[in-house]
Order: sequence, then C-alpha cells, then structure tokens
Amino acid sequence: MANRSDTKTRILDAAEKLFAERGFSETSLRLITSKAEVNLASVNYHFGSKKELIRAVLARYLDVFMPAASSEIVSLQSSDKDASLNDIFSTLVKPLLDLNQLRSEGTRTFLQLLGRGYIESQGHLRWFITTHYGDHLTQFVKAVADSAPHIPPAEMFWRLHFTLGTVVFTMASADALTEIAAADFGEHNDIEAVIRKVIPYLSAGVAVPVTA
Amino acid sequence: MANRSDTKTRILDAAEKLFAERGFSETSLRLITSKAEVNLASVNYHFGSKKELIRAVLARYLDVFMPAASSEIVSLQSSDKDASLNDIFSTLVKPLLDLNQLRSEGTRTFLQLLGRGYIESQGHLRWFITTHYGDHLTQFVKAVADSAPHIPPAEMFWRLHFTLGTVVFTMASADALTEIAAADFGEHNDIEAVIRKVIPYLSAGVAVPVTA
DNA sequence: GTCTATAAAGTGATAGAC
DNA sequence: GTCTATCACTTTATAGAC
Repeated sequence: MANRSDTKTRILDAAEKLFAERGFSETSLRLITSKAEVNLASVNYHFGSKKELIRAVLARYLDVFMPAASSEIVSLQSSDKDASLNDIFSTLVKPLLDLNQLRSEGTRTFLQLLGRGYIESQGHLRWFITTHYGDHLTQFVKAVADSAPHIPPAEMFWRLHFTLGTVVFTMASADALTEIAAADFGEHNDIEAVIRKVIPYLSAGVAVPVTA
Repeated sequence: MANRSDTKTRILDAAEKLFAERGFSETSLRLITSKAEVNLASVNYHFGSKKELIRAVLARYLDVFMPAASSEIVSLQSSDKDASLNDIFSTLVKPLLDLNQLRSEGTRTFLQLLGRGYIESQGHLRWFITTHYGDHLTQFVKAVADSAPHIPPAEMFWRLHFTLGTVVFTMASADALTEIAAADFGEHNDIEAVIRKVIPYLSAGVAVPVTA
C-alpha cells in the first residue's frame, strides 16, 4: 500500500476536512468516501453510523488537546499562584498550535469542528464532549474563575460561552478574514497571529466588572 | 377565513420560527407547510424556492430593524458627540426589543436567524445582507470607530468580527444556554437579559488597549 | 390560488458475494 | 475488509386538474 494510509484513517482525514468546511449535516457519506477514495459501505463497517463517525473525528483531536491543555494549566498554577486571565488563555496557545504538528491545518480544523459541534448539535455532541472531557473542562473553568474572583459563577458561565463563540466564529471565518485584512490593511496574519489578537479581547470581556 | 391570515404570511410565520429553532437546512418545506397548515406546493407558488423563502424571512426583519438602528445612531451622535462604546451598542437595544411588538418573540427570532444566516450561509445570505443593507453597516462601523479612536483601523476590523462572532454564536445557542443557566444557577433569562449581559463584554473587548 | 400526484435526485444504511 | 447493488426513505420542485 506504500503511501496510502489505511481505510479508517483515510475516512477520518477526509471527514474532518469536510465537516470543518461545510458542517456535519451538509456533508454526505458519499462525499466523504469519494474524497477519501474508499467504498461507501466502509464507513458503516468501520464506524457503524455517521453519528459515530462524527464523534470519532472529534475524539481524535480532543484526546490530544484536552490532556495537553490540562497539564499546561496545572504547571502554570504551580509556578504562579496569581496567574492573570491573559496568562490562563495564553496557556492554551501551545496545545492549540501543537495540533498543527498532528495534522496539517490541525489547529484551525479542530476549532472549526468544535464550533460546528456546539452550533449544529442535535444534542449528542454536547453530551459526548461534556461526559468524556468534563473533568478537563471543569478544571479549566475553575482556573479562569480563580483568576477573576470578582465575577459570580452564573455571570462567568455566560462570559465563557461568549468567549467560546468569539473563538469558534473567528476560526470558522479565519480564511476570509485574513484575506480581507491583507487586502484592506496590508496585514499578513497566520493562525497564531489571529489567536494572539483575540486573547486580549477575550480577557477584557471576561474580566470586565459586572454592572449593577 | 376570519382569523386566519393569508397563505403567504402563514408560511413566513411558520418558517421563521422553525428556521430560528433548527437552522435552515434542518427545516424542510414539508415541516413548514404542515405547521402553517397550508399546501406544500404553495411555498413554490409564493416564493419560488426555499432559498428565496429564507431571504424573505430575513428581509421582513431587516427592513424594520436596519432603518430603526440607523436612526437611533444618528440621533445619539447628534445629542452626544462623545458617546461611549457602551452607548453605541446600547443604542441597538431598543430597535432590537421593538421587534417583539412586530411579532411575538421577534427579538429572539431575529437574532437567531441572523446567527444561523452567518454560520450556515452557503454564501447567498452574506451576500444578500451586505448588498441590501451595506450602507447601514458602514454607518454603524464608523460610529464604533469614532468612539474608540485609540484602536487602529486594522485592529478594529478584527475586533468587530470578534464581536460579530460573540453575538451570532450566543444567539444561535441562546435557547440551550438559557436552559442550562436555569438548571445550573436558577437564573431565568429572557432575550433582553442576554443582550444586556453581552454588551459590557463586547464593549470591554473592543476598547481594550492594543498590546505591543 | 390551492390542490393531488409525482418526478428527479438525494440520503443513510445494509445484505450478500468475493 | 471491500465491493456491488439496492432498500427505504426524504428532500425540493413542478405539472396539471380544479
């Protein structure tokens, strides 16, 4: 087979690209298998259903990203008891960018998939993420809450979802936005530059005092 | 026919509710016409295609909201030469809430539709909005830029798109989020409460000093 | 303008040969 | 494990009677 990966991997590779670009329900199994150059029936042989394929695509990223993010946060907390919000968010940059070594365009693909998962969700994806990676999420939320103790938990819930929205929308539109920024302002940004632009925005929004 | 509206309106009313709840491609014409209690073929008779129905649904709101928002901003600028970002964003609250008088749940429906439109967009909706309402958008961008003159234009471009992402994602997920907030924190938020929560977050992020 | 009936094309999934 | 062929179903859209 030489440089041809196995069928299961070929399906996952083609599927994640198409899911990220077009969304889950806009991507048919026929499109996936034709891009992957495998037989239509092999999806059901290897994954059982489209739903389970979607979960497998997400799991392949989450299984790498979540532990890496957790360990970065633990090490930040042990070295700096009073880390700022900016520090906490910046901690995620390395685990995110490392996904580019896992696969080409890995960072952007992952963030786009996450966004699609939260928006399109017929329920099963939110459930899948929170039951399989709930501990990591809880740890992250706690780290953020500790570094912004003036924000009540209910308000923090909203602000973290505002933050999630900012990130996933920006990443989903990253191509178009960098293109416009280059044409209109002569700026040339890669994905890391965009991430570094968004962090101060997020930190300011999360930490802004609650108005009475 | 008594209290039964005409077919065209019944279709629009049923469609906007379903589109906002489930997204455009997850909502079939069969579902719309059965909820509207009209014949399946009437959609094509009155609107020509599903795509044009989607545009008609959005236009019914945009034609009301955009001029109202514009005139609020003009009157703010003439009464207060140094309006804050918070003032600018808050200016949109009244035109948004007035949509509730247009139709029941109008505000939430409109914002959710806008979110779906930007996320799901197969291109035709972004195009439709910018070509039909571009002047209003330009005016709004200028008002924001004037009230945060310390932000360079290129940076403002990014921050306004971060802002768009926050709003669009939040509104598309608003139902799920208010449900979780009710379950986990005993909070009961309507759409106005969510809007008033997000404005300080947006203002802080847009105005935060640029780091070197 | 509204209806029935149906065309034409797509979908996920599966049985069964190899 | 991979293939062909096909099932059972859904989708948008339309022709033609009323």
